[in-house]
Amino acid sequence: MTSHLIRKLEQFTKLSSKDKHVLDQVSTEGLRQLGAREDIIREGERPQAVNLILSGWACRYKYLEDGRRQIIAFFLPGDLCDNHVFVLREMDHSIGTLTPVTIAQIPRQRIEEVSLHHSRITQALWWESLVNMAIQREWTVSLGQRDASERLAHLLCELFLRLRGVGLTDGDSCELPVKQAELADALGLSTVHVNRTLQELRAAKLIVLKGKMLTIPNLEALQDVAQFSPNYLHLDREGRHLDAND
Amino acid sequence: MTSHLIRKLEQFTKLSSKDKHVLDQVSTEGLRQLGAREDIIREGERPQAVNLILSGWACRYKYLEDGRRQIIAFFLPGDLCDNHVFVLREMDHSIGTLTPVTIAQIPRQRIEEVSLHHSRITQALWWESLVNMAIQREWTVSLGQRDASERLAHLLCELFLRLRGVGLTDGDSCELPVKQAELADALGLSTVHVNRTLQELRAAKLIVLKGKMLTIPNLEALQDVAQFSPNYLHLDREGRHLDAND
DNA sequence: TTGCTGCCTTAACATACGTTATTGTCCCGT
DNA sequence: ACGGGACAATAACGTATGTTAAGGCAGCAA
Repeated sequence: MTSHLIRKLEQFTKLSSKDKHVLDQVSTEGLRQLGAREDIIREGERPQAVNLILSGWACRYKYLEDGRRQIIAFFLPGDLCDNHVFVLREMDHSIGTLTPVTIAQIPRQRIEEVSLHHSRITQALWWESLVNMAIQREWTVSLGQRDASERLAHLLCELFLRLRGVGLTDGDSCELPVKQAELADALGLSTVHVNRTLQELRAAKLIVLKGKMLTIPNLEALQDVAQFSPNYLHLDREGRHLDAND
Repeated sequence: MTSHLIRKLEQFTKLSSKDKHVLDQVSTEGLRQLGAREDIIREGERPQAVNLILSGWACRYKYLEDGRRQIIAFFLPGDLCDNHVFVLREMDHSIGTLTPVTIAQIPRQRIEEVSLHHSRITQALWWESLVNMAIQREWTVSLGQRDASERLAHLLCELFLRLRGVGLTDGDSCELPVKQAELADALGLSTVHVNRTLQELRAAKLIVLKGKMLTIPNLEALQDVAQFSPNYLHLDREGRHLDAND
């Protein structure tokens, strides 16, 4: 079940079987199960461990005093919530589930141990951190410059590619287990306008969305309307990383 | 002249004189001077070094194909542009100056050397990375949920506090050496609307802005209109960090 | 079956913000 | 002292998106 994390990291670098074993190990300890719409950790609390999502979807979010909410990031299976957070004294935002979720809570000490002895994993975790930062930056670009349909299309492309990276797509389809209200909170739009925009993408045959199942019949076309360029996901593995002994 | 970086890091932890010496050292090598509105590094290029801003303002930005531009982050004196970028093969965005700038280019090897031998610096650099990520998240919140005046007020609060953290404020004033067009690109607004919104804040006596000089007569009041909470800057230094030998 | 309840859909209307355009002001070079 | 260029300030008008409200459909409990 770490397989998602391993699969993700192997987009960046080849891991030795020892590396994989360590990762498997880490993700069987400290298991925690949550239902849908529960908080994993809340703003103001002290971060104790790094949370690894084994299954289900979660999100980072923040409320303003008057109740407006922004979803700041989506967490998918294989995602780590904030490597090294424990440097900070308290959380400045909350993390909550969107669906039922299983996580592995990796204690600080365990992380330090691993990064001391497994430089390839350390390197790969750096890569995953940097990609997450790039995703956050791209959200800034979307919210600042893209209009509703571009923004929605962009998000769907991002999620699809991230899911494909951990083996959770099936051809041109994947699950999208979130409500329109949650999409709205992530996109900085109203639910009404998210609905309108979904209809628009449907009418243009760019997406098929029935229940929780999303199909993107022509990914290139969807990328085009979003001005989506996958470079920021840094999925190009280089030759220089292929020398692990397996 | 590293003093800005040192001063910033000391908001998080006390540094030994040895630590400070190392940081001073690092920031006198690889100096580079740039004029206003020049690029430090461009999207697509391979990152070679970590850039430390010694003086002047810069920004991270990204253009869409059709010419829209989003400023993703501001860099102030004492800021490091992307510790560990060199894990990635190419830049997914550009970094450019807003004013004349002096930077120190710190080669990869130097960073690794320092973080190997000076754990307190390593720790402090982690803190600075995490704060930068928090700032990026807060921009997501602003762009997604805050209206024009809240957004502008929030940005001004952020910049003022960051400048204060590196000793670049004078009472309730600081420099704001950016054009309204640049504020617009950062805030996801048009220049016309930025202008309107500045007038609004001026009329409400929340800011005084003459030339490149910003004064915030009542920081609390400005924070209130922005729903600004400084917790995300993580400026609360803890007792546990006070044990360095100086 | 019935009737909730949660979510999606659609419509009519309101508004914050964008666009285009003009004028004003300061600074700098000659 | 003059003219040009860059930037700031305003005005008139257009539009993307928000708000409020109502109806529809599926799933679930009794």
